[in-house]
Amino acid sequence: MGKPKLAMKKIENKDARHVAFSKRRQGLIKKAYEISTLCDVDVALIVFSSSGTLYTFSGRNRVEDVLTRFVDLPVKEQGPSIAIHNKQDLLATLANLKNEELQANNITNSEELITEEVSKCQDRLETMRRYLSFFNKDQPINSHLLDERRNCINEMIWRVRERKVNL
Amino acid sequence: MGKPKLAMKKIENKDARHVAFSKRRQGLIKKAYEISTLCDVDVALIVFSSSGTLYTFSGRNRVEDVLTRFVDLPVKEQGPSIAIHNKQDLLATLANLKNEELQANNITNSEELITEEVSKCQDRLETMRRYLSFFNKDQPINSHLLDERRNCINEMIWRVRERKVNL
DNA sequence: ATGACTATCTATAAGCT
DNA sequence: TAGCTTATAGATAGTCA
Repeated sequence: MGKPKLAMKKIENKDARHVAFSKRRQGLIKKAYEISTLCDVDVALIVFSSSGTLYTFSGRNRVEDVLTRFVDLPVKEQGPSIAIHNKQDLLATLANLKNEELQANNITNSEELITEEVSKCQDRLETMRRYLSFFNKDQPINSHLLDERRNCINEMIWRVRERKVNL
Repeated sequence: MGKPKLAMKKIENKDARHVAFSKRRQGLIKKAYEISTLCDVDVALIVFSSSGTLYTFSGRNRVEDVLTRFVDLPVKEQGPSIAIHNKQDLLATLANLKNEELQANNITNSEELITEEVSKCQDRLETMRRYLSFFNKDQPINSHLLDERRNCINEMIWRVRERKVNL
């Protein structure tokens, strides 16, 4: 009875898996509701059951609004100043910027322009980092990152063991 | 001490709200990870912090794939209060997101795909970094990177803890 | 599937450092 | 700013109806 510790892997028994899905889906949506209410943030949650049934939740705004916000973030950018998809675009944008600088007589305006652009790029950098860290999480990745991560994990395992011994 | 019952409304104290967001975000992502693993289902979770920072999670498949699956559903099945109005835009953008990875090479398996994606994102990151440093050599990129690394480590710590509990 | 029950496990608000 | 601890509220696996 009660709740034994559950191994974090797919529940093989079909019935048990479906019951768990039903319960945990409710719990997950409740948690999503709570964080969006308590912390006043946008949340969109999409869950497909194994049979393909869709369950969604969003707080504050509708799901599609949050998705649009998400989709717009990494690639599209409203406003004429930037549209960076790859190096070539970036270089072109950079060249345009420099031209604008050279053509402009008013230094202050150029600085404002650059400041704004830098700010936008920083936002994208942050998004990229999140995106990268997401893919780094559970997926096979290139060997350099793998090595770095393995070292990190080994170090922590060592520390946890040490701590465990201390207890 | 302990945990008094919390009113289900926006936490007015800013610091407390941010702390709650940070904690609950981790908890929510963990729950999403658990249901996707235990029940073997597609989950996509998108959270925007109040400052606009994006956090995402998805199990099994990538966020874009789950979103595409969602957007591509017949309107009837998208749920009661949901209707994608700019479906074409969303699909096109999601396809672009995917094509960016597929374009470069003939990618056949998911491992290659992910490796390619990571490498591409890293490429962009590096370009962005250079771009930023070109305009602004003293940007606090290091502290941002530190933050990212800390997040990564925190994530691994709870996994190691979980693993420790299993032993 | 859906709904209690209940024993445990988990999440987390405050407090503390 | 940030962790770490602690005590309690909340989530849930197994079970039965």
